[in-house]
Amino acid sequence: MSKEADRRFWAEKISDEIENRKLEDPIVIKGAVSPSGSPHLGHLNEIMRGYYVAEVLRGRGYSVRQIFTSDDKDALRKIPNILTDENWDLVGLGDIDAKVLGKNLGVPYSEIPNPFNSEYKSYGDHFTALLKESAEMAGVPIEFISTTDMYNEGAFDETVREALQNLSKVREILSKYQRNVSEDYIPFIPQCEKCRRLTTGVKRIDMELEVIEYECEGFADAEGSRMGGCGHRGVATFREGKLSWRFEWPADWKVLKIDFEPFGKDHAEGSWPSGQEIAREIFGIEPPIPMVYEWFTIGGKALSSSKGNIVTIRDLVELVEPEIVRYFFAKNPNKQRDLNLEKIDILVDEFDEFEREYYGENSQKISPNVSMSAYPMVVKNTVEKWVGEGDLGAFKSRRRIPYRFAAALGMNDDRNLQIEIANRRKIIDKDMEDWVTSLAIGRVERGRQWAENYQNEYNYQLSRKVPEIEIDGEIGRALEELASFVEEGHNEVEIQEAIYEIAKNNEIEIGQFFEVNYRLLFAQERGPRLGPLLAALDREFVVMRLRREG
RNA sequence: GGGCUGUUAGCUCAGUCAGGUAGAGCAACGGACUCUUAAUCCGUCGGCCAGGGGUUCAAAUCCCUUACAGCCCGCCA
Repeated sequence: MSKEADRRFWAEKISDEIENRKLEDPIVIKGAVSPSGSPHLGHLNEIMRGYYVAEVLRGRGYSVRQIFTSDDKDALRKIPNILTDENWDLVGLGDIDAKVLGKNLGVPYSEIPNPFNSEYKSYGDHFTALLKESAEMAGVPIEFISTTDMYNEGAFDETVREALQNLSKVREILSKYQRNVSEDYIPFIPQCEKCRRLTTGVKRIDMELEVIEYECEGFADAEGSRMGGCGHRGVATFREGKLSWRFEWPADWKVLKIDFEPFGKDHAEGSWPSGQEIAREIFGIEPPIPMVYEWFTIGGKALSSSKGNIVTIRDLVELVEPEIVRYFFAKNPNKQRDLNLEKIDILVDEFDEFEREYYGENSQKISPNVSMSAYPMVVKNTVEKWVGEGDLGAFKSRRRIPYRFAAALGMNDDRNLQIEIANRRKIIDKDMEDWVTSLAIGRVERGRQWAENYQNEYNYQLSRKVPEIEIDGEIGRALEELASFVEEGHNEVEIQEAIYEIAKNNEIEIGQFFEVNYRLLFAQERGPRLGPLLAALDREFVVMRLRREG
């Protein structure tokens, strides 16, 4: 078999592994994030990576349940500098009631009052809602579960019991993976009934009554400094507190019967190896099939909610179609990728090529097996939206306006004019079905947003007023000739030719003449191809502008 | 100090698992379309596949090693 024929979509390979296990129906795939702050594109890995595997398995006839735990029983351990409000706008601590956060360090996210104007009860619920919106924007149906609810419902009772019954084994296993596991290590963190903090200071465990006696001694913040507790002495049930992370994760696998879970590289060498052993030795289950994904960076630095170094899915869907967001997550998870929104046009080009490859419209095949397998999943929702579920044959007639050209088209917000220009350029046809035009033209607004956000060379905007430029005699005459020519009514080819002709006749360098025109229209030195533009724009406007009359 | 992952053209990436003549897009440069102006088409340039060593008839691919980047081995995800 040739090498090329064997290249496969990573989700297919992982699915093979999952399939090779004896599985009960349904196959359960999990992802998780703690709702600690602004959800960003890195978090979407927890949803998208599992999604592709889920879709592959569904395609093979399995029923798959994809779930996502919002780990909202985790404590707030650090106050983020930058947060995201209910409109996905970034806000600083000054814009919200930051005191609420300071007072609640150490308290589970699900119990911290919501400092935003959103409708949710808690800080945790606010960010869980944004995570849900992220999944929706990506078009992934996924079931959300609150870890707090799981504790409250007693879902973890059995695993807490198993962990506390086997303390010596727990300590033995953990010390293989962590240094300084103390002799009195307890894998359970009680929540102080008085100050509501997850705290240390366990005094006694009563396995008969299934309670933990504690004296609230405080907790460690994100920097590892100890924060004092309130000193309250109390008793916690197995539901009033939580397993420490290294045990909660494998407990999740048991309680939710997880078969597959993707996780970030931060877990790959820490909690995953210990989690496997804990799953087998303490909870008596086989751990899920793992998959490690690399992190994205921005400018080479890790995405960080607390530092505000983030790109959200909302930022991305402003610039590109949802299928391109999905495409991004279909790429090899092993590679660290830098998210450079200034160069998002390259990603779009890459997607367009990926799409052409699926339909056999490209000349050079790169990795056809990958596009054959991944493309239908990438565009699933898009196809459903425009032509009906699964009708990839009909969707083949879609058109994509090259992204940079779409950005240039955004110079005018008149949709009909955009269509007109794209038409003249033969990117779309007048007799195409409406959806084709809508899908294609939809890119213009996004490209426009891109040009505006990054103030790049595609940021053309027709100047409302006549820019102040000195025009000397020859150029003035040339402009007048051009104005008259346009006024007579000519097509784009004729106008384009006339520009050269007029420049020549007036002994002006052609480059200079173009530049003057662009300055008049955009107050910039360069611009889109002039003939088609002048032909497409409102004739009266063009004539007036060339005469510097308005 | 130990471990995991990555490093392929100026840029963005395929290709590495199962070794078989280094690929694409963009950029650049040249040309075509009566036309330096973001469309389209043709062409050119561009790489010791991070460096070194090994295995092999054959290595981007397997092994060892070095460098660089990120992460883990405290807490937390």
